[in-house]
Amino acid sequence: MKKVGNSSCNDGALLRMGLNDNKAGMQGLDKEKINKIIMEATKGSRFYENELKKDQQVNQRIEKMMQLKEKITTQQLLKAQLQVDKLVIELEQSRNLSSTIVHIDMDAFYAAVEMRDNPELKEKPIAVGSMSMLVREILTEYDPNFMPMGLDEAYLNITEHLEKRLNWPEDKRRFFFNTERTTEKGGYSSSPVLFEDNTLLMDDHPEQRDQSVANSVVFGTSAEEVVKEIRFRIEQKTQLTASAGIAPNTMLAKMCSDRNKPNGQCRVAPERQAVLDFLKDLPIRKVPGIGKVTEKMLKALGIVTCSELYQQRALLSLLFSEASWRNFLDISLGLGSTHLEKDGERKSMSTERTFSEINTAEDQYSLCRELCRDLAQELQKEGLKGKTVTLKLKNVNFEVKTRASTVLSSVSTEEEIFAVAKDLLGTEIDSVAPHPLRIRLMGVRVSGFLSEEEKKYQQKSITSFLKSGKEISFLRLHAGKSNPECFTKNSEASPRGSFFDKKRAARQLNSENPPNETVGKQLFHDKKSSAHFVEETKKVTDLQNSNMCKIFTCPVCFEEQSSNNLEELNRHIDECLSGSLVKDTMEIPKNDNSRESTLNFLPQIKSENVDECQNKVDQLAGTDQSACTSDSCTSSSTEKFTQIISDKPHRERQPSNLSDIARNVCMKQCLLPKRISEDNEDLFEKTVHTEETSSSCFFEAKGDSVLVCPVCNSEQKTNSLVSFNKHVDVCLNKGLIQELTEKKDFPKTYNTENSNRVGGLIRGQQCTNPSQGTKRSGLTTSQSVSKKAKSSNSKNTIDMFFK
DNA sequence: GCGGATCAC
DNA sequence: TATGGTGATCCGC
Repeated sequence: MKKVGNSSCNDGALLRMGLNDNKAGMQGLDKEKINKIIMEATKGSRFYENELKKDQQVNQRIEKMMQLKEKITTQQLLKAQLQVDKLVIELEQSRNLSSTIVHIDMDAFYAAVEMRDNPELKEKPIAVGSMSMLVREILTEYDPNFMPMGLDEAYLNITEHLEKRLNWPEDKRRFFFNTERTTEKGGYSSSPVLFEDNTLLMDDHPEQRDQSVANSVVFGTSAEEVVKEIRFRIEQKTQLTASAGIAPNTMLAKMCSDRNKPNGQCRVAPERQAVLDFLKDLPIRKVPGIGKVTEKMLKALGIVTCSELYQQRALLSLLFSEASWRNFLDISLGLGSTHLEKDGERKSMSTERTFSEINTAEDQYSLCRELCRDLAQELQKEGLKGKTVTLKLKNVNFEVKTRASTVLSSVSTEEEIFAVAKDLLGTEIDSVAPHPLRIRLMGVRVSGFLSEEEKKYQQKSITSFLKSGKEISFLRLHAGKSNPECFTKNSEASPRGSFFDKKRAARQLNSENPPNETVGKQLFHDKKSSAHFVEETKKVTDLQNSNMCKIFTCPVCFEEQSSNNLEELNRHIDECLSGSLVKDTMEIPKNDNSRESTLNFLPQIKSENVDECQNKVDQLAGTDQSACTSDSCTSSSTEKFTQIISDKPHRERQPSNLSDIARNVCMKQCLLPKRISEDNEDLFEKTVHTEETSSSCFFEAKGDSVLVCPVCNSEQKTNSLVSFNKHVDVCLNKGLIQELTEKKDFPKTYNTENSNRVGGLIRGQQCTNPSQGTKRSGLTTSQSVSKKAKSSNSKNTIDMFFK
């Protein structure tokens, strides 16, 4: 009785694997083939091992349950019996047999569609679609509120239809065979048997087929007839057969539709005894909601059929949770929903993808962003914003992990979702460091949607304003863990790279691993920086984001400064600025305060400009300032920002209208407008081109409007800060090139140099992970990954073939 | 609220 | 044979 743990299962697995090895060895294949086979076997076993593991977990649950069962006394059981039976009486009293529920189930839907869609049949005019299409076209006539369940199933409540139908004349219940299809297109001559009782019409009067009446069928008024009619019409419409169940509630209807599959129907009469008879020997596994695990657990208790479920009701009430045993009781009594509840509001939305192993943080972050992008798109289609972001990961051993984070303000855009997801991902990457995180699936989910009521209170935020067409990237403060901004970015906005971007990218090539870093970490860094570098040189990025790490990176020497001491940081930066590296190539604009010059070089907004900028943006966005509430999150992160980049004495900050965005990222991040790309030029001009210039305009525009490039020292004949910035960037790039070439071969083109340096690393990467060979372009969407998975599948197929 | 797990389709 | 993607729910913590 107690022998639940199943060791023979494990033996079986080992046997299987051993056999594979034997096979491989005996065929004397060359090394490559053997390796492939081993790979396959390992892959298979990983999955299988995980299945075994899960199975063992279930066994443990069963073990626990059985131990609990052993402790149950007769007394307890009797008491439970009394209580449960009291409930049974109540349930019986509330039993409702007055509804007629129909469950329609398309037979072998996918296979059938595929068959039907094969080239040979392709020319046929067939309306294929989901149940919701048959909604519209057929099912609504029987129940305007019918409930589609996926593509191939639907519930209908035909109670009302039956009443009306009683008075219908025959003509209203007459339906015609679709002869058009068979005659006009010629191909579809052999009409399949539609249902059991149509032989009379089909066989006895073939000569009258073309006459309309003979070419039709009249259905009766009973529930069975209605369902036959529905199935008839579905088949005429789609050429696909359907099975159906008729019963007083949804659960019974569903189980019933399964009984005469395929192309059949079945009814449970609306009588208590009929219901109980139907259930008597029905395996519990047939019950919707009882899956593999529950089946196994109940089987351990000797419960296989629904009547046994009823017999053991007292015991079950002691072993399972209230919700569970109550459900069991409903099942065993044949009780279920007698009306079709309208689909409630969606509770979550997610997207996930399976792929061949991805083990570099770089790829993982960019995949994560891609998922966020896809998800954001879908969310916005439905106008949904959620407060909880969940990251799902499945490692190469098929172990699934979910990590969730709930933020104070709801998220819906790619940036907002990614801001949360990337942290979750970063934590997971860090948690296995120095080993790489080896995953085969990643998913992102958003849940905790705002109710309609809550949506009303959503103030029009800078986010929505910007999202309406003018996307600006923002600076972020985030914890000093793996920094996704170092290698992922919003690839759609592709602005040009600034000096700092490129400088950082270049620096990363040589950087940053202390000698004691492990091999794994080293690998990771190399990859991230190499790939990053490639992208950096091509597009403008949001890399400045990463300047806001708690681990502060000096924008001049690009060394990480872990100190939070502002004085120290600024001193360091000043030293750098006055040092050799920069002073040779550029003139530092001097203000009355050297600190100010430091700030001017940061690709960030000066703290005192934040509100100014923000106000202007808000004004443009028509933001209701009064609706803006002070938010501790906002102000605290803003304070951090202030402390890091400015030595201004801390002042009490007015609650600014950063509110929405800042709340979105909650305490972890602070979002501020960053350097604005050309794409946003007009916005830029409107919002920041003022006498109090933001440092997002790289260098200050002087009052006299004469712009002098601090690099080449020449006057620039432009009033546009954007144009000016372009020029400065170009100048700075020259400096970078010089540095990269170690001041040799200055004329050497940037790209050439670049590709030389990156090439080796990329090759190294490909060596490590061949599947990563083709890089996604920024615009590539899910398909690319799907393709990846597919190609690996086809590889497997080929391997199988060679086996 | 989080994370693992189960289930359906 | 190996094992997808999306959404919901439950349970224990």
